[in-house]
Amino acid sequence: MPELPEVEVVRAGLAPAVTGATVLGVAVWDERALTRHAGDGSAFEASLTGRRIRGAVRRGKFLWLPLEPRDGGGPAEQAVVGHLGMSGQLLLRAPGAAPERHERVRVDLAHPTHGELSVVFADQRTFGSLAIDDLVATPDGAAGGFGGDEASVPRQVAHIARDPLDPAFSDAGFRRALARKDSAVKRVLLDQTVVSGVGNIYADESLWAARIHPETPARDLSTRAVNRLLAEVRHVLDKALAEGGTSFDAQYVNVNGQAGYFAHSLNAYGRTGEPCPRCGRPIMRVSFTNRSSHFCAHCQRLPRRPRA
DNA sequence: GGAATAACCTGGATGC
DNA sequence: TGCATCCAGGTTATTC
Repeated sequence: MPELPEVEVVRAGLAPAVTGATVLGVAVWDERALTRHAGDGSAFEASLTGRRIRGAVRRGKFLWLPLEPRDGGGPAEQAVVGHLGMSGQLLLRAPGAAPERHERVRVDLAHPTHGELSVVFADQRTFGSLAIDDLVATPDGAAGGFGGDEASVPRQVAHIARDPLDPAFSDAGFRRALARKDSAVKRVLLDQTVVSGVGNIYADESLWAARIHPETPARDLSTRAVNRLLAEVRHVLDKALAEGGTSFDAQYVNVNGQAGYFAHSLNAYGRTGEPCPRCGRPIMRVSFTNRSSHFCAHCQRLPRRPRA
């Protein structure tokens, strides 16, 4: 499932292909891919055709392509915002390439050095989406996301927290947020308004590495435990990024359609019943808010709460 | 206002 | 073989 490393692999693949390119044409095959767009498919096509793309930027699991203003000068005012959802793919294809299975949108580009190419948005489960959105200034004045210099983010991404790999991410702010939450720490890790980019897979992996039970109330964690957790989140995300992301099936691929290798490095997620790589006891799987948590009940003990 | 839950969606796996 | 059911999970709207 596309989490931060997978989205970053896609962003890094798109950036050299789309930066400086001009949109020749847009084809929307399925308007369900535009659920975050204010208008219909025709409006999306009209708004994007003829525009020049300035780059590819990412915050957490959102990525966007800032668009040059129609008059050509000044900071970008709009961007194409993308979210891959559960099964979205952004693929680079030659002009006129055969339609992909589950293709929803195709954008034809002319690049000054690479020539013509197409960006295909394919999505099996249609949880992903594309939209054209206004850019708004970041409250802290720092760059909006990874891969761009401009201090702006799409309006629909403004409520999303920075991710742990962002230089402007506030460790102190993260500690304060956890100290205020009585929810399970895993739920807080998945809350994109607290910390972005972490999904079910990397939440389970980070908690396993930090030896923290996923249902530990966030506010019960010591400062040392929170720091350890944050360090493990960063380590897991960095390692997954280096290995090209996690692919269990054809759901996640890079812009060239290739799978990542991090699934081979997982210690807890998807390893129900297998021995914990640390202690040898079986990895447990429990139901957790309509999904699953994987952890080692021996290494990740649920601390007793002090009596009130 | 914070926290929890349902709904959205498709296709593979499983059971009968 | 065919059909029904379950499961995967990111985000958001709704409910408590």
